[in-house]
Amino acid sequence: DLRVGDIVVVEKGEDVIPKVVKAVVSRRARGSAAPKPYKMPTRCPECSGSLDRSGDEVVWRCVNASCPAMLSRRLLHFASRRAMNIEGLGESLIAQLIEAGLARDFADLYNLDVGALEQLDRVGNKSASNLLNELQKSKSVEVWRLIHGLGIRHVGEGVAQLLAASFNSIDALMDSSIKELEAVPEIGPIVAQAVQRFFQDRDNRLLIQNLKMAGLAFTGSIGTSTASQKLSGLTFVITGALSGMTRGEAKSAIQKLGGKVTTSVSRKTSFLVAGEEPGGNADKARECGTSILDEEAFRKLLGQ
DNA sequence: ATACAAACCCTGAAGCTGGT
DNA sequence: ACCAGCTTCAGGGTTTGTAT
Repeated sequence: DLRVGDIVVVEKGEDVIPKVVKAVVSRRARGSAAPKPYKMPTRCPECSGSLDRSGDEVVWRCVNASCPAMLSRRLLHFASRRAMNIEGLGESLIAQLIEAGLARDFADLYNLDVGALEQLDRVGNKSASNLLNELQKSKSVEVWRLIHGLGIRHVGEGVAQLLAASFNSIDALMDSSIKELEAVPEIGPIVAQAVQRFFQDRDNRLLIQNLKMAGLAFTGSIGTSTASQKLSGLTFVITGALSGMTRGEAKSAIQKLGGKVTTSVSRKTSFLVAGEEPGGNADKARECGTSILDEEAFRKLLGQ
């Protein structure tokens, strides 16, 4: 039986049974009486594939490689701003591309053309050419974005950057041993195993091959910039909205100067950069005695 | 007007590290 | 070997911006 708090997901996110889980979540949000238990499915309702639960996790995953629900979430993640940064490729467009058989994996995206795109709902000439332009741009993004976009378990933005910085090429990463992976700081046995498993899979290796053929550059390392490293050793957390820049821009500005950016305040945090309407991190910062910078002070620190 | 996508915050789960 | 503290990952909800 599925109860409140139980989560049923496929790779990188989406619920295998979105409707049921959403119902559970909204009941919890409304704080209403005890929800009635739902029957736990034994097959993925989207594709009837097998479900897998590893270890003690209350998390089930569809293990069917061609499950459309999984494919949809993987494509969405691949295109997202923090991965390949393909603007304009969202949920509904992806659903249509899968439906039309135009996107069976990441590499297929690079074979799209204006004609095919214009056949889709709510896609005109403008959005079609915008998207093609974005896809073209994404061919030369930094390697870590691709590593992140692949959707390997436990490999998000941060770990992808570590991996890109530690291995010279995607080929070196693909052929790395568990030992080599664990030698990277902050990577332990579980993450190392997830990475190795992914790259040992035949289909995944083929996918990388296809992406290379589609014209992805796989170059541009994380950027050991020649700029000064004056923030080296300092840890920042950004909260609230900044007026002159997005949080992403603020983050990369800090990283360029050798600083580290994390998401929650602890005693190890050097500075909290607080914009408009800061969240709970601001309270935590006062508690921990962390120095708080407003946007103006932050810009001064950056030397802007 | 409507549909879709982006940006943002918050939060829970789980992995990693270092101290005991 | 175990635990505490810290960090990352990733989902949910809301608000804002843009194309049809």
